Amino acid sequence: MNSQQPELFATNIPPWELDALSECRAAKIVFAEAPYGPLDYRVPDELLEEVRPGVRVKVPLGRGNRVMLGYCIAVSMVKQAPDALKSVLEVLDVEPLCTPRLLELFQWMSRYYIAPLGQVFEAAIPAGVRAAAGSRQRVMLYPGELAADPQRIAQLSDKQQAVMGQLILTAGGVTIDQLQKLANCSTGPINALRESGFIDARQERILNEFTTTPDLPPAPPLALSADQRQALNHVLEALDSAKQQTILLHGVTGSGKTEVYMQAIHEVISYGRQAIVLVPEISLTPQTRQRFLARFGNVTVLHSHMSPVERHHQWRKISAGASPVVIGPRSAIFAPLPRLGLIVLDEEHESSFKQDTQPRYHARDVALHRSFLEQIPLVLGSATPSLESWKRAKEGSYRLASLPRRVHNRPLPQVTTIDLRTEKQEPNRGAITRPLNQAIQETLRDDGQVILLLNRRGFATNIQCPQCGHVVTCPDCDLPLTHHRDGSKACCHYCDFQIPTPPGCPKCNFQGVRFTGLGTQRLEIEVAQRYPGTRIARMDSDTMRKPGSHERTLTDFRDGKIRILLGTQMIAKGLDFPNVLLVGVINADTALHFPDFRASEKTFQIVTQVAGRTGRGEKAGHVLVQTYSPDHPAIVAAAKHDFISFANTELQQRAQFGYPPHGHLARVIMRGPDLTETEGFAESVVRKLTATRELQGIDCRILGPAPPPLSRLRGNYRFHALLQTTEAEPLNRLLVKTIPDIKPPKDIQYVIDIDPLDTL
DNA sequence: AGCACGCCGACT
DNA sequence: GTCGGCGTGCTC
Repeated sequence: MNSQQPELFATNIPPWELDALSECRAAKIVFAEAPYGPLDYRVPDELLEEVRPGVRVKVPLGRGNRVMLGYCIAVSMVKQAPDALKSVLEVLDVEPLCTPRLLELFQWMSRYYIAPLGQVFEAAIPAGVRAAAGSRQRVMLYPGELAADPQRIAQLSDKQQAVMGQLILTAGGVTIDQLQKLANCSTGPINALRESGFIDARQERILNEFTTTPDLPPAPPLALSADQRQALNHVLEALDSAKQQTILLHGVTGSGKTEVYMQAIHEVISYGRQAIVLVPEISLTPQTRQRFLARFGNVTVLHSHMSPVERHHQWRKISAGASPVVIGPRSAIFAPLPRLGLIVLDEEHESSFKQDTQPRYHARDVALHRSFLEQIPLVLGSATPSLESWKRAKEGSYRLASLPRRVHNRPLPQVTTIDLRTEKQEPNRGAITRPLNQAIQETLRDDGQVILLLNRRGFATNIQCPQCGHVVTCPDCDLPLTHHRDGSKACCHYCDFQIPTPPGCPKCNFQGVRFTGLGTQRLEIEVAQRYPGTRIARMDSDTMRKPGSHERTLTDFRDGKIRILLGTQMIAKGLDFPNVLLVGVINADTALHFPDFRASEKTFQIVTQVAGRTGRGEKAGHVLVQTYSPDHPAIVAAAKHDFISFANTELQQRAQFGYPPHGHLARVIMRGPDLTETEGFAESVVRKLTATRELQGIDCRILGPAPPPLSRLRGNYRFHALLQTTEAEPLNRLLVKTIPDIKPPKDIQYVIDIDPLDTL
C-alpha cells in the first residue's frame, strides 16, 4: 500500500498493453535508513527459493544503483511490465531472521511507535546476529556436475579418484582442509578437480564451534502458600484456555512471586513449549540467574555485557528451539522462540522496560501484543504495579492475582518516617539523623546488616562559590555539575562533560568553593567515619563499572563480610539477603519534587521497593525514611505498605489532568543549537499539528510548545509539545498525517515519543 | 540519506 | 550565453 508507483501503474494498464506484462514475483523491501520503503523488487528466478519474508537482501537503489541492505517483509506475484522493477541482487540469510509472527509484531511496532520498520528490525535483531559474529566465510566443496558419471571418474588419476570417492561419501559439503585429510593428499588434486568441473566450490558462512554449559540437575520446586497456589492456578487456567490472557500478579516484596513464575514455566515446559522471562537489566544479577539456573538447568540468559559472538550463539540456539527458558532485559521480548507458550514480565513497573532511543518501545506493551499474536498468557508481576496495569486490572481486562502476605507469614517491615525539618535543626550536620544513627548502631550490635539508599551518585551535587554564589554548571546542559572525589572531577550527569573541579570560583576568582547537596561518595565517607572498623561498600554506577564488581560486592554482602551497603537505586531492587535488619532512606524526597507527572509514583515505588529489602529472614526488619515531606501521600502510603490506596488516590489525581493511564499521551521533542530557530521550528510543528487536528476533526489536546524542565541538553536547546487523546488511534493518525509536512531545518531534529514515561 | 532536476544570480 | 547556489522531489 505504501509503495504506490508500480502498483498504480499495474492497475491502470490499458488493455492493449496487457500482453506486454507477465507474472513476476516481487519482494517488498524495507530499509533502516531513508528512504525507509517499502519498495518492490523483482525476485530473479535463481533466488526464488531464497527470498522469503524475514531475510536480508542486497538491492540496487536510485539512479546510481548504490547497493542497499534491506529486509524482505513480503513476497507476492504481481502483473508487471518486465523492467518496471529492479531485481534483488543477493540474499544474505539462509533462514529468515524472524518468524512470521515476529514480523507481524515488528509491523505493529512500526505503526504504533511511528518508527521505520527497518529500524524496528535493527532494534529487535542483535547486531552480532546480523554481522554473523563468530562465523567464518569458508570455501565448501561439493561433488560437481561431472561427479555423477562413474565412467569419467574412472578415467581420473589415482589421487583424484580417491578425492572424489571421499567427497561423494560425505553427505554435505566439506572444507578443503577436511577433504585433504580424508583423501590424504595435498591441494593439488583438489584444485585440478575444481578446474575440470568434478568439484563445485561455494562460499559459505559456518558458525564457529562453541561449547554450551552443561545442564545442571534441576532443583525441586518449593511448597506454595495458599495465595501462591491461587495465583499459580490463575496462570494455569490461562494456559489451559489456550487463549491470550494477562494476569497482573500484585505481590508484596518477599511474597514469592518468582516461585509462582517458575512453577508456571515448569508447566509450560512440560507441554514442550517455551517461556520468556523479562526482568529489568538491574535485577539480572547472579542471584536471579542462579535461581532460574538451579530450577531449570537449561536457561538461556541474555544480558547487556555479552559479546556479539556470544549473543549470536545464544540467538541461534533459541531460534533452533533449543532454549526452553529465555531470561533477559527488554530486548529479550524479541527472542525468536519457535514454540513460545508464556511470557513473564517481572517488576513490570520498571522504567528500564522502555527504550529511550528509536524505536521508543515499551517491552510491556510489546509483550502484551506478542502474547495476543501467539495467543498465550502474559504474567505481569510487581509489588508496586504501574498505574497503567493497575487500572486495567481494576477494569477487568487483566486478571488480578494478589499475594498480600510474605512467605512463611513473615511480617512486612515496620516503616518509620523521620522528619528532616525538625531533625536538621539540631547541630548534627551530617546526612544521618540521630534516630537513624541509633538504629544503625543497634543493628550492628545485633550482628545485622544495613542498607542505606541515597539516590544520587558523586560527592556533592553542587559546586558553589561562597563569595558570589555562582554555581558551576555544564556549558552544554546548563545544569549544576556534580563533584566526584575520585580524581576531583566535576561531572555533568546528563551528558559526558567533565572538567577538573575548580579550586576557586571561575567567576569571581575567590579561592575556595563549597560543596553542597549530598551524593553517595560523601555518604560513604560519613558512614566510614561514624562506624569505624565496620566494613562498608558503595554500589552505584561509578563503583560498578568493571564487569564482575557487582557480583563481588553482593557475594561479600551475602557472606556478611560487608556490614553496611550503601548506594543508589541499584540496591533498592530485587536483592534478597535475610540478615538485612535495617534499611535507611537518606532522603526520600529526591524524586518527589521532579517536575513530572510520575514523581509521586516513582517516590512510592522506590521507598516501597527498598523497604522490601529487609525482614526477609527470621528476624523482623526495620525501615527508617528521612524526609522533608512526611505527610506527602506517596510517603505516607509507602510507610504503610498500602499500594492500593496510593494507586487509587493517584489515579484520581491523574484523571484531573488527563494524564496516563487515563487517555493517551505522546510527546514531540524538538532540539537544536540555536534557541530562536528551535523555538520557531517547534511553533511551526505545533501549528501543523493543530491544522491537521482541525482538518481531520480529531479530538486532541495539544500543549506547547514549551521548554521542558531539561531545557538544554548536550549543547541543544529543547522544546516539547504534549498531545493528549482519549483513544490511541486518533493520536497516531494525527501524527502520521502531520509528519509529511514537518521538514526540520538543518541542525534541528525532532523525535516523537509515544507513551512517554516522563516529560523532562 | 543521496542524487537528480530546476530555476535564479555572477561570471568568461 | 555558462557555472553554480541549494530548494524540491524521488528512490521500486
